[in-house]
Amino acid sequence: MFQPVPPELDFPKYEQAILKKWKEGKIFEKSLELGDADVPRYVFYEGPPTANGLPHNGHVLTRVMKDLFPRYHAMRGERVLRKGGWDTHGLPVEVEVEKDLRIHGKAAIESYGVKPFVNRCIDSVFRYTEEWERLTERLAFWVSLDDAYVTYHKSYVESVWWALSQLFEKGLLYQGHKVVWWWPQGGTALSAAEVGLGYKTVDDPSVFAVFPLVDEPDTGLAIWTTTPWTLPSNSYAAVNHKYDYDIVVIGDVLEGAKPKYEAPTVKRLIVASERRVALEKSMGRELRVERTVKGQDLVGKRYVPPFDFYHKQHGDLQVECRDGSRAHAWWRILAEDFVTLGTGTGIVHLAPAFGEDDHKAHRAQLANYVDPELVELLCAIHPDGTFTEVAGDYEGRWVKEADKDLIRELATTGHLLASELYRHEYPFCWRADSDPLIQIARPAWFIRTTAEIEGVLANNQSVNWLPEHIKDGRFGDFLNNNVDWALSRERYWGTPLNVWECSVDEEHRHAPGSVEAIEKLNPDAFSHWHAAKTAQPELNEHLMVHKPWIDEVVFPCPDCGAEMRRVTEVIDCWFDSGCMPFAQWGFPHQPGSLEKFDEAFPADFISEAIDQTRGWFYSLMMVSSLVFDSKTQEKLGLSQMREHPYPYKTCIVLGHVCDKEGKKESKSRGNYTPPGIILDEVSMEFGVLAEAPGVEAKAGVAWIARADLEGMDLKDGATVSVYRRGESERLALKVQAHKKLPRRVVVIPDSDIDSLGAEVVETGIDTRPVDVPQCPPKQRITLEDPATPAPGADAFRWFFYASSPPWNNTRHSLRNVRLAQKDFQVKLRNVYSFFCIYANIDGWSPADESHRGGPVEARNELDRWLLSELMLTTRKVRADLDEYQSYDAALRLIEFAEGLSNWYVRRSRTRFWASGFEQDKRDAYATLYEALTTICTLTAPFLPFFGEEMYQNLVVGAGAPSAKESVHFESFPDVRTQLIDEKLATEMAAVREIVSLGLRVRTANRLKVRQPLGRTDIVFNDEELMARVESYKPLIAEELNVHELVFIAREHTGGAVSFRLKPNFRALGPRLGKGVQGVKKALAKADGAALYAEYAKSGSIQLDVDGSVVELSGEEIAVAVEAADGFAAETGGVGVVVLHTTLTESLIDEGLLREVLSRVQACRKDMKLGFADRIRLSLDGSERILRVAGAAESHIKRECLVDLLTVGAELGEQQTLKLGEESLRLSVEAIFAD
RNA sequence: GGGCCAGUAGCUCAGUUGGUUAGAGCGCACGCCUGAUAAGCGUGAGGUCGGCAGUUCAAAUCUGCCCUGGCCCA
Repeated sequence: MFQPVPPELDFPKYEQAILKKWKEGKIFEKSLELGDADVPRYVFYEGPPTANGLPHNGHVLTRVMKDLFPRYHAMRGERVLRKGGWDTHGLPVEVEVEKDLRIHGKAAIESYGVKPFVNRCIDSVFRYTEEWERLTERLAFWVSLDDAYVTYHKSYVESVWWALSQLFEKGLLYQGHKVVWWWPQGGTALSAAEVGLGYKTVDDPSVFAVFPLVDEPDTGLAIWTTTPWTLPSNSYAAVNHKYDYDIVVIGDVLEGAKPKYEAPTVKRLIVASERRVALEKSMGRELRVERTVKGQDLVGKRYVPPFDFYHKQHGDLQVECRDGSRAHAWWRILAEDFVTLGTGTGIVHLAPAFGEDDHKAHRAQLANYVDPELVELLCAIHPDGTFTEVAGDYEGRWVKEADKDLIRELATTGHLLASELYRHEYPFCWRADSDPLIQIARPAWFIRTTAEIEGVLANNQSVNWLPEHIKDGRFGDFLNNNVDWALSRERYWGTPLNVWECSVDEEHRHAPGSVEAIEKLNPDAFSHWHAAKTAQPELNEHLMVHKPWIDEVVFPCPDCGAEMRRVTEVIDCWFDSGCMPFAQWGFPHQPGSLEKFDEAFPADFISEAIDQTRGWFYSLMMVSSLVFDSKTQEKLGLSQMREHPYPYKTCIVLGHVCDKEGKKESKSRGNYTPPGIILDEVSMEFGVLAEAPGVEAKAGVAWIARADLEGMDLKDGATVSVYRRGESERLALKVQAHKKLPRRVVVIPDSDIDSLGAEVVETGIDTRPVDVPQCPPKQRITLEDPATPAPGADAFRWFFYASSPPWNNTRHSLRNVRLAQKDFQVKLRNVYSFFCIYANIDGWSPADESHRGGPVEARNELDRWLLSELMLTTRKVRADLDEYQSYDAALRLIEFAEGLSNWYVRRSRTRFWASGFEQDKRDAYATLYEALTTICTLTAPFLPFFGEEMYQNLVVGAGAPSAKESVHFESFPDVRTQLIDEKLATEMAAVREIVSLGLRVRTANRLKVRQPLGRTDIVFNDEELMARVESYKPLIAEELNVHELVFIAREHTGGAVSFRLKPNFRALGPRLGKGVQGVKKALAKADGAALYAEYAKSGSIQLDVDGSVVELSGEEIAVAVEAADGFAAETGGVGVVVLHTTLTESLIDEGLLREVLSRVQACRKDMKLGFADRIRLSLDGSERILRVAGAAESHIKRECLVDLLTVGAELGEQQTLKLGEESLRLSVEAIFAD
């Protein structure tokens, strides 16, 4: 016996039961041990998530994709590595702790104390671990969390150190400057994300100034800036070599203009031709073009900066270049691509200390010099935002405040062309929003990635990127524009940079790769740590290698013996994650780590969202490329040399999860649905309101925003269960959308608020969606859909596999998830349920020898067709999964489920309810059973729960001899090519088309399928196909409910069809070119029948096209038959289906009988009788009914499981029905077995 | 502002090296079926292929510009 499939669709419930079973049976753990030690490895790397934020739908997508392929490969018999991992370092952790402590800024952290601060960081890292683990388990993402790597662990940190010391030894680690967004008052740099939070629209001074040329003091460069305070630190001017520049003479004041300033001391200006008019307008003076030059011609010219603080000292400094020439260090014109014509003058003032582009240009100059050290970075500003002593009178003044005076000085020295206010977006500190941020160059450590970029480019080329455009698009572009990796961060919580500097000569540097290496230099290096740990045993052991404890580690300089101290910085946490291929094993320090690394490098497969392109995808590739060059590989003693690609072979780049409007889900916008609404129950939390502007509470009604209503996939007026989390009181209210309500608030009557023990939310109508979970518990209530269970984890997974390719952005909503589920899982489940019902009725068992199906070649067409489709599906799904094309695989599975349900089961039903146990019935069971068991294995990597459920019932529970403990221990179905019959597939497709055409004719002519017809003609386009479909005649006749079916080749047709000849453009186009249009017209005008006759006779036709004769061969034309007017007929690709619609009296009788049977069956259904229950039936009615029913008594008894039939007498409760002209009275009584 | 991706029916997506009536599923409408039944099936209506130019005998497909959304970077 099979377990009957429950009628209600409560997938979360079934999935929980399976989760329990897996846990009890240790199924996941066992799956890791499957296969012998020498089977092929399949390596998956887990991109570590951070557990100090809550998981969202985007994480569901990643987990789901990461799970599919390892499952597939495990079922292919490979040993799959699925080690979990957690990313634990970095600014976000610090920010969270700052929030908790209600402090902000480095000064505040220092005064709070770095030790307790870092202690809190390490505690906060796993704040939401429980939620993450729950989600991971709930989605059936099989990953080993027990031995997950953790980036702050000592062994991990030491691996990172090892990598850095390798880079240090190779000369790839160096100190330089990096331009950052800086908060001067707070003394800290801000991350890009923080900067993005603080943009405000402000009016800044916008200044046009002039830089006179050295060689032509009468001529000056017109430049433009919105940060006058950077002018004292000016180092270069930049033009774009492609643009035209005008040399203009400063003329008279323009009519109506009133220039604020005197004309400058220079007579001529240089300005980009396209910006001349704008400058003219700003200056209010005529600028007459004297001549025009290319930007390229200006490059190299020297100028005098407007402030001479640096110039008076260094004005003539020259340096030696690598090519042997000499160059002036500063104040000359460069060519830079970032110079644009959107604003300004087309000439940009560069202050490398205060701009990213400026600094990049500066570094490019330095790279030309023999001794770059000779050229310092000009910076007249302290990190606190005040001028240094270099700036003379300005010393000590705050930059923004000094702007006015600087402008005034420019005016008095004749350097000012114009000044005005400029409105733009400018970033401010997001915590102290009156403090503007400035860009400033800070000392920083870099990895010289540019030195090895060629190798990385080659590595990239060999990666299998999905989608492919990432390779030469986003990722390739990023690599092509590679700049050195700014590694260091002036923060607290991160892997400490393992560079120690000598206190006597800071050129003496050392980068030890482990604690052991440090202790070799100084056995007592960590004694302070051990003392601290003894005094405070609860200190996390891993803090040993973290700030501030690590800062106290000193050792003697190997070069001179003086004391060495560590630099203060920590490193970019992206470098941590980039080290995971080896750091996850603690390689090379941990015992056994070499073997483990050797076995799992590189990864076969990784996958993350597209924003990781410059994140993890980059850091992984860069770190491995730099660390594991062939020399190093040799030294390490790996079992074999790794060629590109490494550290990953295939990378699926995922799109983002958006709402159903295609907008990115965001918590603040409130268009965010927590995963629970899909996985567990359809419910949402709301802030409580008793009224809102324009919204009055109404008894029995809960008003919410339409977006929320749709978010829960509810219709207006649906009943919802309303309650407070954790309280038992529940109300049933009708939910209604209200236009005037924002998301995540609900308006209910006061009385309901009282009975729930709730209260109105403090923040009222302004409550933001993101605030609701933080509101006091009494101020929020939950609305739950009590009628419809959530779709569950399999549905969520399937949605991501089947709704679009994973690299597309996904439009996610409960409704869309349900639709996708209905399309496949529910359809499949119905078939599965159908099978269980009848197999149980018949007692069919896969373990019973006598129930076996016959040889496949002896089974009927439907069986052979289904098994062939099954194998074609298996073949396609395997090929797709091998190529990581999950979406294509899902589409093929859907197609199979469709054919299985819509065609195979529908056409085979009578075979299952035939009496007895003939071979045909055994074949039907065997075929359907085989299809279901194969499909459940095929589906298992996609729908691990449902696959398991079917498997447990159909295979394990039924005692099938080869049953495994779990479907996930099965091997992925093989393609049995002998079952594939492509011809059969074409034939069946033709049959299905013919049936479809026939039904279309019936619909068009209002002929119910229940009414039998006498005859149907089918005119075939293809005579060969006609012959092959001959054997399906009974099937077609039954499906169309006609007595006689006549197949006709198109040559022998009568008047019901006409012929149409069309050009085959693909063949004709190349031969005739323009002529094809003429042929098209001529063919359309010509007499189809005559042309066809000619074609049928000679295989080609002569066509008169505008007076000349064109010969068209058979390949150059396509012939089709079409239904002629006036016939009940429809046309399709196979040909034409013609129905003979005349109804004879006996046909009408037959139709009536089927009506009667139908009504009786409807009665059985109304009475909720079981499929095998017997009944007592009496029929009465008009004369014709009595005659028809009387003549078919035994037929009725058999079809409707009637034990006692009375025609023409009344019995018990009866109902009267109208059947067209006729009337029918019937009564049905169940007969219960004693 | 720059780069990349996407834009095809109400929704989700297909659409081969350009080939002439642009497809599928869902939803919707109408109908069918009634031994899978809070299921199943059929038919139909829905499209200026984001817009505008261009190349071509022929453009959803190739080119250019623009618009919208997403991401990354300024």
